[in-house]
Amino acid sequence: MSTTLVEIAKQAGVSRSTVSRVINNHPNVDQATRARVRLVAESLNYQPNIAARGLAVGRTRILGLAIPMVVSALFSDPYFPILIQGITSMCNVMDHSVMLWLTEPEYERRMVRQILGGGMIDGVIIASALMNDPILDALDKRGLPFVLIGRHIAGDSVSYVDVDNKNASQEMVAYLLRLGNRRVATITGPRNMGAGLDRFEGYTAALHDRRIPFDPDLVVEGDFTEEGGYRAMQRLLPLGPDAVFAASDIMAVGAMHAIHEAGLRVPEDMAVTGFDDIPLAARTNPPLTTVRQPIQRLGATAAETLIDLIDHPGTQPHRVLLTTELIIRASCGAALRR
Amino acid sequence: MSTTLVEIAKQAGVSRSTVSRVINNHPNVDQATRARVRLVAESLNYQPNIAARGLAVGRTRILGLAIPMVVSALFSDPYFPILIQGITSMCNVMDHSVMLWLTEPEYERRMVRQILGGGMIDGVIIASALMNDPILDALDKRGLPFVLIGRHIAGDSVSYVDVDNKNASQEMVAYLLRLGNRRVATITGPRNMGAGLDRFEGYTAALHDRRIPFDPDLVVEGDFTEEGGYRAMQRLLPLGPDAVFAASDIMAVGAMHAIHEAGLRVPEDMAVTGFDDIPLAARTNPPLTTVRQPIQRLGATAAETLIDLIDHPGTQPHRVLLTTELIIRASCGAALRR
DNA sequence: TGTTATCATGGGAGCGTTCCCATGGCAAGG
DNA sequence: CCTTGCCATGGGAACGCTCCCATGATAACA
Repeated sequence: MSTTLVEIAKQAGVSRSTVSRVINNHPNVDQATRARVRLVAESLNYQPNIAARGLAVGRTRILGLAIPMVVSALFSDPYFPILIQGITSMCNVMDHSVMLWLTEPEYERRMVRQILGGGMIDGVIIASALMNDPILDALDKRGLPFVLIGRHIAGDSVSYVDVDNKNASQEMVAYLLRLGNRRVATITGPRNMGAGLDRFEGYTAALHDRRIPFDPDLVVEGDFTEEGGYRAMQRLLPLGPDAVFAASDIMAVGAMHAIHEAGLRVPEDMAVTGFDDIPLAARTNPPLTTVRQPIQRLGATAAETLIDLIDHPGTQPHRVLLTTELIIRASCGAALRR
Repeated sequence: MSTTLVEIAKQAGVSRSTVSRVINNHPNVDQATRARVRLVAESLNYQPNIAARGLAVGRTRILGLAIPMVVSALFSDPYFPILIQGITSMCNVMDHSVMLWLTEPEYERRMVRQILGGGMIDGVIIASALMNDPILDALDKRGLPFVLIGRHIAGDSVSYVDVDNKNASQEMVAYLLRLGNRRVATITGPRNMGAGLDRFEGYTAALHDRRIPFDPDLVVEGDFTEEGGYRAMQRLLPLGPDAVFAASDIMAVGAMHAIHEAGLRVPEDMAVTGFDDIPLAARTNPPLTTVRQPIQRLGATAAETLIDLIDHPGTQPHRVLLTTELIIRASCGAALRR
């Protein structure tokens, strides 16, 4: 099995404590001793036992990452993989590890207990929590540090990392209006998710700015899947919008399918814009105008924030908004105007 | 913080040991005592400390999952999310947890040590290991149970779960040939990955079966990304193939872009087939003929196999091949023949 | 009724760490 | 030369749990 501290100690001719000091870079160890211990540890390929250390010190350097499986978009949208990559990347830098939970409803109870009670993780990142997710209360009561990815309705008391969804959407829709579109429809995300809600609010705000009456028929709720975007667009087509703002690229792709299937052209007959700027967005036909959000940085920042929260307990909740960028491509018809 | 065994013991008026017996469902505990302890534990929301248990019993019920980040396809291909979902799903059923490592080259050394030495995980699933991945030797030497997803060249000594890539590809290409195509090209995966190699071998085997001479010019190596498929197809187009077998759906999508861009039609001018049957495959234009592999079951089986290996140390390596299914859609021109 | 087996329960030891305190050596200062 | 204090080092205790053995009570049997 694994080598232990005592083994190293024996071979280096020192005590357990001294080895521990060397491993943890404590001062007050003789240079020669330090070198000798290092050598032995290296040669035996020593690696401290995380469980034991965790027990002793009450800190495991493991972060939990919980992704609600109700987000069925997990499969079709590269959002989550990129997010995960950002998180693990930062964890590597900060010398932490990641424990992953995809919370299926039927195991939710068990998982919540495990996450909260196991004493295995120092804190947890919750990706795309629903507004009313019961885990949030439990987390709060338990005192376990946590960070949300995506704003929460109880915004002030919890830490979260998000992009400025409302503002970005508002800009996107304002841009569509400036291009001369009159009937701008939207395919929203689920309204019980922060991103879904905020992007929708950006849409209404943009209309309001221009004194354009809000038409509820031009709003269809999607679910962040391509299929959902496709079906939503089918419902919108008979109403004759001249532009549609989809709350995610993958839904925009679905919408474009529906539009093409109806024999219409993008952007000549219908401008389409998305949100996320996933890699695919640059390669659709026509390429998709969208909002770029720094997904990877979002994950990295969440991890960084959580670690900071763990290191400094009792500080104020951290609220971070990352900026987005409008990516103008052909699908919105910007080129046609020239 | 978290409640401990002793706390429960105190409140229930029994000893630490008895509580432990109740929690672990050992026999030889009085019914009444058992009930009383259960009640107290429930009311205090007790959850055993995994680190402590792991220390004591030498088993954490945590599985490691390592995905090499060199697989850049992680971002565009839903393969990994679905795989992960299969793994976590089975872990839920089997009451295990998952620790995730996306192994970036620059942290490889640290990670390998952590995975091997930490004593934190009972075993590890390696997804899409490269043929010569150094971690495999280390794993073997260390004696930590592990399961590969994707066949390894040292096939007999290690456990793996895979689909029968060679056979499936052979069938797919044989089908293309039966449809009357004469110059069938292929876009392979990286040749240092099992899936890349096996699917290519299936291609050559199918040609061989039909006594069709192998033309190395009709083989271009891709990297399992859409971009890679696109570029590979651009290189193939001047050679005038009448069909192309891409080793993944996402590369097939890229290839179709290149074909359309060149003003050719699928399947009239060029038959295209993929591999994986990702959700997108049914919704491309035209819908993609492909090989369905049970990605989720692949992950679930890997987890199940690993847990079995952990439970019964010293048994033979497990080698599992899951079956695939040919999904005939429009992109191969099957309909044209009627 | 005496002997033995069975069962419910308690307490010690140990898993591999870290932290704290004790110890002894040695240099600095008076 | 003696005191003070720093520094390198060692060992005990604790983290929360499981396992093993001991104990006493009760049941089973002769």
